[in-house]
Amino acid sequence: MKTYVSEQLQQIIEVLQQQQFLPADLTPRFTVERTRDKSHGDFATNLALTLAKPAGTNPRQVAEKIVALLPDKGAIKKVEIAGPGFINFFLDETWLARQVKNALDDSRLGVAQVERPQNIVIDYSSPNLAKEMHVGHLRSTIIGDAVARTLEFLGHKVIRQNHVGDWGTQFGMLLALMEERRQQGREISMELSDLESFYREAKQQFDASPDFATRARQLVVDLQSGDATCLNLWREFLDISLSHCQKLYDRLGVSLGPDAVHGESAYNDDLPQVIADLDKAGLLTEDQGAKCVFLDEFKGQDGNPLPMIVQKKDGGYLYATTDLAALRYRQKQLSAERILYFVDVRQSLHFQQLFAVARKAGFLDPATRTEHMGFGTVMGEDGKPFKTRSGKVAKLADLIDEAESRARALVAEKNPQMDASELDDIGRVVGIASIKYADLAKNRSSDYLFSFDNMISFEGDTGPYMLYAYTRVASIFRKAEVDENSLSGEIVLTEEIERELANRLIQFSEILTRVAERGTPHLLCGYLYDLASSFSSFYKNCPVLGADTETERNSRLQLCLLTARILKQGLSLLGIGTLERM
RNA sequence: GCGCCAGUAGCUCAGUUGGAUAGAGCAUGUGACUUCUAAUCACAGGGCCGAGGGUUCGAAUCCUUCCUGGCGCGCCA
Repeated sequence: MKTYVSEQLQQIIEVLQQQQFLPADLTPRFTVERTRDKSHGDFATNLALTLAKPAGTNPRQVAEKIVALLPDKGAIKKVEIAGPGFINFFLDETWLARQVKNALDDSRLGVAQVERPQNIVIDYSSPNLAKEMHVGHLRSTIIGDAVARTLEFLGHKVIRQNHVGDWGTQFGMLLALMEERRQQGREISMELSDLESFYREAKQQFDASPDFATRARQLVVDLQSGDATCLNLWREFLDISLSHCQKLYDRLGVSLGPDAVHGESAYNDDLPQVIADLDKAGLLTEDQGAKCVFLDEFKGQDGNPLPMIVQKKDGGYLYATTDLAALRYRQKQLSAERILYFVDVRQSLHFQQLFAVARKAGFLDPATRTEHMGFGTVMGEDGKPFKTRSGKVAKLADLIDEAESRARALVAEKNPQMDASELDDIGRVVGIASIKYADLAKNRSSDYLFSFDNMISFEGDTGPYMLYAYTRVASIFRKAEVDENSLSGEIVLTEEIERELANRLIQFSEILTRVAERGTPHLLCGYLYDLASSFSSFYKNCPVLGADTETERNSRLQLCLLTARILKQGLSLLGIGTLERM
C-alpha cells in the first residue's frame, strides 16, 4: 500500500514538472508513512512540504494541486490536507477487508517470497567449547536465530555457521587433565558432565603445578602436529562439549544442529595460505617480529597506524587469521552473497578491520555484503555485567532452569487445579518464551538489563502476554466448534477497533522485510505486541461467538483466525512456541 | 590521548532514518468479571528528550562544542 501511494505520487511529480509547476531536474525526497494518530488517516505524506520551496509557493497550495491530480481508486476512501501541508490518506474498509481475506487464503499469510533469493551466511552462537555456555552467549544465539528464521521465511537460502571455539592453547590444559583423570581410572564423560568446574580445575592445576603446565603445553604441540592419541582425546572432549550445547539449543528452541557446526579448527590447514595470500596481495608487513596488515583508515594510540596482527612472532596464528580464513570460505565455498555476524558489539573494530582487509586481499566479491550485527551486554540489576549472586558468570543452563521454575510456579498459582505434567509443559514453554522475548524485544545494539521479575511478570509487554493472547484466540475456536478452513463470508469492519486490528494484520509483511534488512527482531516483537494488544481490545469490546448476526460472527471469526495465524507464525520466527491453553 | 556507543516519565525501553500534541510496559490512582480465560480491558497523573549553539517551513533524530557513563585501541578471543 505504501509503495502504491508512493508510485502514484511519483507520477504526479512528473505531471507537475511537465506543467512547469516544478523544476524538471528536481528529484524530491518524500516519505509515505503510517500515521500514529488515527485522526491523521492511515497513511500520510509530507510531499507538499518538500515541494513548496522549489515550486515557489506555500505547502497547502501544493497539496491541493497534488490532491486534485490523485487518480480515483478503490483503496483510498478519503484524502485530506492537514496541518502545515500533510496529505492524509484514509483507507477504504472494503479494500482493507479484502486484504485480510487475501492473507487468509494465503498459506504465507500475505507475505510474498523475495524475488531474488540470496545465499546468506549467518554466524551466530559460536560458543567456546572449552567452557560451558553462559549468559554471554544468549543474545548471539537467540537474535541470530530469529534473523535466520525470518530470512528463511522470506525465501532466502540461509546457511547457519556455528563458529565454535574448538582450538587454542586452553585445550592443552583440558587434555592434560583428561589424561590425568583417565590414568586415575575415572570415567571421562562423568568428569566432563560439569564442564565449568572441569575447566576451573584444569586452570588451577595449570597455574599451580609446573609439571602439569609443561604437560599441557606439550599436548598443544602434539595436537597441532596431529598426534593421533592426542586428537582422539580432543575429539572426545568436543563431543561431550558439543552435546552440552546441543542440549541447550534444544531446550531453547534454537534451530542450530550439528550440521551448522564449523569451528575454528576447520580452518587450521588454510591459515598458512591466508598469510601467503596476504603477502602476495602486498598487504603484509613485519613489525617487531609479528606479521601484520596495516591499513591507513585505522589509527591506534598516538595516531600511529593500527595493525591487524595475523601471525605472532612465535609463528602462532590469531583469531584474526581464522576469521579471514572463515570469511574466504564463506565467500568461495558457500557462495555467500551476504554474511552476517551476530557478535558482541565490543568487537566492532575487529570486524571493521577484518572486512577491510578481506576486501583489499580479494577474499570477498565486491558485491557481497558483510555486516557485523553487534549486540550489547546483558547487565544485572546493579547495572554491571550480569553475574550470579556469588559473583560468577551465570551458566545458561541455570538461567533456563530458573526461568522455567519461576514460570511454572506462576502458572500453578493461576491454575490450582492443573495437573503436574501439564504444569511442567506450560512452565517450560512460558519460561523459555519469557527469556527469549525479553531479549529479542530490546534493540540489539544497546546493553540491556536482565531481570527475571520483569520478564516473567505476566503483565504488559512480555512473552507470557503474547502466549496468553494466542490462547484466547485458540479458546474461541475450541468453543466455536467450526472448521477453521471452512470459514467464509464477508469481512465487515464496523467497529473502530476492528479497523485497527485489520490494519495491523496486513502490516506483517513489511515488518518482516525490515527485520530481515536490518537484523532487528525487536521490530517484530513490537509489531506482535501491538497486534496482541489490538486483539485484546477487540476481544473485550467485540463479542465473537455472541455476535449480533451470523455475518458479524463469521467476519469476526475470520479476524480471529488471521490474528492467531500471524501470532503463531510471528512468534515462531522469533523461535518462540505457542500453547493452546495456559 | 584517539576512536566507537549510549544519555528520552520514578524504573525498563520504543521512537518507522527530518514531520503533526515525544509513545509503550512496569510502578501509582480510578473504574470494569451472571456473557468467548480479568495472565485482560478502559481512564488518569507523570517529560528542559544530558546541556549550550547551529542548520530549516519543522530537530529526540542532522552538524558543532561541552558534561556524564560504558566500551575498544600490537602478538587473548
